[in-house]
Amino acid sequence: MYNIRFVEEHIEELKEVSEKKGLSLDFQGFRKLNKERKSLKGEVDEFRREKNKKGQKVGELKREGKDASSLLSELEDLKKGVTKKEKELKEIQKKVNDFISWIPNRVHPSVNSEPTVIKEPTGIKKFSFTPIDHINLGKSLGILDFQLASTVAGSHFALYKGKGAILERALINFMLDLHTKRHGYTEIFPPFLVNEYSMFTTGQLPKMRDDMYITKRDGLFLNPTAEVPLTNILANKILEKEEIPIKYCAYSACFRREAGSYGKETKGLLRIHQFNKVELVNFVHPEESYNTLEHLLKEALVVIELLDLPHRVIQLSINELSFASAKTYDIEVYAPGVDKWLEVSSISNFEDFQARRAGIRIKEKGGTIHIHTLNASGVATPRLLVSLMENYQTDKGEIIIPDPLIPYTDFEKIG
RNA sequence: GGAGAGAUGGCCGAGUGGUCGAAGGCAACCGAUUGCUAAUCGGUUGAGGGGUAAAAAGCCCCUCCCAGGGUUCGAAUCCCUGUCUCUCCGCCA
Repeated sequence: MYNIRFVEEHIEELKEVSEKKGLSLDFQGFRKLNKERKSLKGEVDEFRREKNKKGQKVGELKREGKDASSLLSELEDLKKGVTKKEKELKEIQKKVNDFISWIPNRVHPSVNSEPTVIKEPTGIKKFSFTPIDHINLGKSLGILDFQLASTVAGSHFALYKGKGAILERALINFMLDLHTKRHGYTEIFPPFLVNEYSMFTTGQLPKMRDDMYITKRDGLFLNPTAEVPLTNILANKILEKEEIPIKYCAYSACFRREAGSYGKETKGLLRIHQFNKVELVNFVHPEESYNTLEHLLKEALVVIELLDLPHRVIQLSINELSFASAKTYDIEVYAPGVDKWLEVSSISNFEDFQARRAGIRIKEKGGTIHIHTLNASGVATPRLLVSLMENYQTDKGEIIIPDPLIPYTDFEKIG
């Protein structure tokens, strides 16, 4: 979280970025509040000084066996007069902190006000027939069953069956192997439930609260992405310079309420409450983070390229950037059945925004500095599966398994 | 779930009511010295906030010894609650 002094000194800049990220925060109110805070702080400090001094004197008197009763009554009055102010100060301080917690990360200068195509559409396939969408495909092949999913859980859940379930599992294993064996990641199998603090440090809270599943009894959050547990592994750690970069990857189920998103692109697997994702998180030196961002994009792209799926890369515009991100690329795959570009990976540099909230630092000359964190989906399966099913379908309604996946599925086609 | 032990600065670790923001060690930094990347000696080194100052330095002050309450003129030290770690018992994948 931003330091209050920093906010004070960068009000205009922070206000601008907040607005661009779609948050209208009351910086004017903050100014006023902060002014109050300062004067109140002065008053309270002055009282405490007085109190400390007199309290010490009481000690001295008592040790000498002298009478301290007049001092004691003075102290009592002093205390009475100021408890209210102390309470006020506490309240203001809390308000100030709450306000600051809502200020989003700043944005890298290379981010535009419009989305930018980084990689033009590549590998679009020609069909000699009209491709069917994954919903009908999945139904006729008996590998996807949304009906059953809603019986068990509710709408906008998915249920994979038979070879569909195996294919899903194959994708996850394929990606994990790729990143651990080829890209040098340490694999983590994290808790899927995380505490409120973890959700705060990565920047999901306070903004995205309505989009979270929360367990009633224990107040735990179902993680919306493995980014949350992975990043928090190092929370409040001070690392040696030689320990970074650190590269963690993990599979996790991801849970999102998707509040308010009904109606748009919600068919079939396009937007569901629970999905699978392999996530990559890097912890790097601040000077390295933008090189790492490019590198992460490449690592995520390898998945798509090995599966030979049509795709493109977009650099997000300012207003599309998430709360915590300074710069983000999206990888989108094309799905000919639904005729849509689908986001399967988001690659972001958070700079020191998350590290600041989580207290992740390295030792540098003369003290410690916050490191930079980045993450990339590597990648999310539902839309990947959609693109795979729809691109690898035959005119007979079968699905051919791409070569790299066959060792994982043990079958070459479905249908 | 029950019983007990613990949580102190970058790290280790002392400290059971005042003069403790905290001994000591290590590490780091600065300097000195030694004919060589080591040794020795001296010094410095936590964070946040308020004030003063054009700003920086400096100076003054407040807060922070897991978190939140409480007792007390005064709490790192005593009491309560919570979190986490460790040990034992129970229960259970």
